[in-house]
Amino acid sequence: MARPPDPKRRQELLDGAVDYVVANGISELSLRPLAVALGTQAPVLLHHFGTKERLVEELLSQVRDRLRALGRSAEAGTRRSGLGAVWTWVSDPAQGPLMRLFFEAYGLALRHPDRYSDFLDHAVRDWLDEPLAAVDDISATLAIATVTGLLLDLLTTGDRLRVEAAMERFAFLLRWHADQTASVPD
Amino acid sequence: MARPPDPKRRQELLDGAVDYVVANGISELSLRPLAVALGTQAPVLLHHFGTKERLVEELLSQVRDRLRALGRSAEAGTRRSGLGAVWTWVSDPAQGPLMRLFFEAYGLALRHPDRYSDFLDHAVRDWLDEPLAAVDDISATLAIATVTGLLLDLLTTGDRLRVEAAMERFAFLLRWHADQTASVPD
DNA sequence: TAGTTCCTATTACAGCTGTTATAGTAACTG
DNA sequence: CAGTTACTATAACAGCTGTAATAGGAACTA
Repeated sequence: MARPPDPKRRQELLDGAVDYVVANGISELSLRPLAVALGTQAPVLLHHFGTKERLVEELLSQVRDRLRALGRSAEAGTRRSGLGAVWTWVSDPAQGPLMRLFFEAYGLALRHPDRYSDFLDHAVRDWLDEPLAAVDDISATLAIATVTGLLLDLLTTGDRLRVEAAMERFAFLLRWHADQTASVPD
Repeated sequence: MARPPDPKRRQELLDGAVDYVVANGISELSLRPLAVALGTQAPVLLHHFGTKERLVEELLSQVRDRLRALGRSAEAGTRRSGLGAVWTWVSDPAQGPLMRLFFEAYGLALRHPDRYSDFLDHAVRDWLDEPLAAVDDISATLAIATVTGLLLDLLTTGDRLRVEAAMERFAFLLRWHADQTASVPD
């Protein structure tokens, strides 16, 4: 036989595409401008990824990986509680484009659940299982929702003072609740 | 002069377009299919609304009106607290398409703040000012975020049991906090 | 009734979309 | 070296996009 496939090239294109999508969004993604930004042509992308839909799938999967990786590194880098650590990196202005992409994809996925089923399956679960795993599922659910909602508010209004005050109040309430249930077992 | 403009026709088209967008989404809206669904042609829509961009603007404004109207009617129809009332109608499966559209538009607006500035300006404010106006801005911010986040979770996972348990826990925490600050004035 | 304006319908345009076909070149294997 | 395969590049396709131009008919005013 002959020339084996070069996995590096594919990954290179994929990484570049993720960067492009983080910067330019995914709802209006078009192959030709993407290809130009990557220094190639649209047919090359199709040769490597088969179809646009499959490329988008892979992109979202990569985005998911980036989010989880960031979550883990932030968790390890700080001494704060899970909630505080998550909020710190999630609300970091540097992560703005990535979080915006997250919500953009979220909106699309809710509209086309069949197309983005993979994204929907993990959008909540990834947080429930790892960085925000609280004592129980209920508190974890509440924590995820609050972080998500406050982040949405922050990205929308930019009113960091008000949003972070709400975040601190929530952390306070949650801590009180944990103490309460701990001191009265059963 | 001659034949005066007929405002009914325009409103008729606009209402129909809102229904269409609630059902089919707005991120991939196209004039021709929309026109067919309304029993007209694309140029007619452009004649009435000038350009697609302006039509979309008006659509989102109408969506905003529908959300606020629903909020008010639900508030009046139940005897529950602001938080509980809002959650009741917002999580009603019948409002699913409308809420999905809300999040879809939210994602687009975050990506193109210039295009959807009007939507962004009111997305949080509408809730802060009216249906969820709590004792203070901080609690209101927290309540909005939690409702938003839990709704997102519900639409994503469909796990009503877990989500509503979290909602009740949040209401409990908030009530306790209100009592606490009331009994210790200053 | 004459004149003017609104509304609708048809046709057409240039530009973009994802995708396919074709061909050429480079890199590896036996 | 010969043969096969991976990758790239060019051109072209049918279909869709928002929008403009044009013309016909309907409804109102003076």
